[in-house]
Amino acid sequence: MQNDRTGESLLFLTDEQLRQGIEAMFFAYRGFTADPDRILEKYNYGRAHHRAMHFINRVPGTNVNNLLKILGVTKQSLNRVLRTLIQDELVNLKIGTKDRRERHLYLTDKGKSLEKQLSTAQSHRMREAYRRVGPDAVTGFKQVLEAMMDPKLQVTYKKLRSS
Amino acid sequence: MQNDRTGESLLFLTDEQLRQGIEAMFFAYRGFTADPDRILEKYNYGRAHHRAMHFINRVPGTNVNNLLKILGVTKQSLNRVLRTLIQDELVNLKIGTKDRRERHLYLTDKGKSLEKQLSTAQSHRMREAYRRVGPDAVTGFKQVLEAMMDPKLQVTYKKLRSS
DNA sequence: TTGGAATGTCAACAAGACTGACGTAAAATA
DNA sequence: TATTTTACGTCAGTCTTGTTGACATTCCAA
Repeated sequence: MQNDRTGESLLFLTDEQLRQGIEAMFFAYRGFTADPDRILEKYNYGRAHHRAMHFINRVPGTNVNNLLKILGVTKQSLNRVLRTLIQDELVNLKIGTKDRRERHLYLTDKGKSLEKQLSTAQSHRMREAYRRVGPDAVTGFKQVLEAMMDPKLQVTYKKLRSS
Repeated sequence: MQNDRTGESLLFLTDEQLRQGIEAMFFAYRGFTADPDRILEKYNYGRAHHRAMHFINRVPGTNVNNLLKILGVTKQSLNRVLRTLIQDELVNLKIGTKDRRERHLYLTDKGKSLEKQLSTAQSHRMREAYRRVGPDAVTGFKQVLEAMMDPKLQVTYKKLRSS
């Protein structure tokens, strides 16, 4: 049994298979971002704004540090994005009640509306892909992606799932 | 049968499922690029250099226009990258014999060596992920990714596979 | 022989990442 | 209470990688 498993793996993990996976990731990621990108352009925002809004929506009331860990960028980089989102009234800041150093982030109604627009566009492509390939393939898809993450991000990912 | 399929889909394609997919793509892509990025940094190259080298290795002798289509950037952007790769003797230019306007691109031995280093690092993570989840999951993984691509890139992807 | 295609290059610009340094307020701790 | 640490913001400067626009060269093909 163990031997069968190993043999099977050796057979199926060819360089060609791996290279295909690499290229599939590359091309698919382009598709993954294409639809939101088109919408963002109209509002003069970029992917960075989208990512921030996505996770503020996902974890309402998150503080800045937590968001930084999720996004994996520097505070200077995030700050530039947050500043415009707050100016444009897509994001709201609330000073923490327990710890008043903390800023808690929320989407405003306007922010929720744009986030919805973006996630709808992005989900639409994913929904179509899921529909075409069926539930089993989707399970495999998520399993591989999860296994490819850095361990810390895998934890972050799982936490988001259970929230 | 058709109804079962539909019901199944409606049940499993929840917003939560879709959002998980989006986040999985985001986090996994970070892992996907992390290892090559670390190597590239040592040589003062970026992801753009890696991508160019990957596809020149994959399609030896490709002309610039073809590479542009695959990479989806402007010629000015690609040119900047190619210039440094040629200067550093990682890539070779050969003027086309049939059409002398065309430049055909090849990796030098030095280029092949770096490309190997990068793809080994990137493949290693993917191999581990594949091994952990098994062949069926990998099949699903690729099916979903392929279904997420823009139609034109899907064609490009398939062409690369059969080359 | 001339139009258009393939390619290269110059200049200017923008997004989005980075580092480093510094400031302020508030909480934690010695 | 005094000091240190934490959370956050900001200024300044740099880098990569993308963009547009303009222009030159080469050379195939009608």
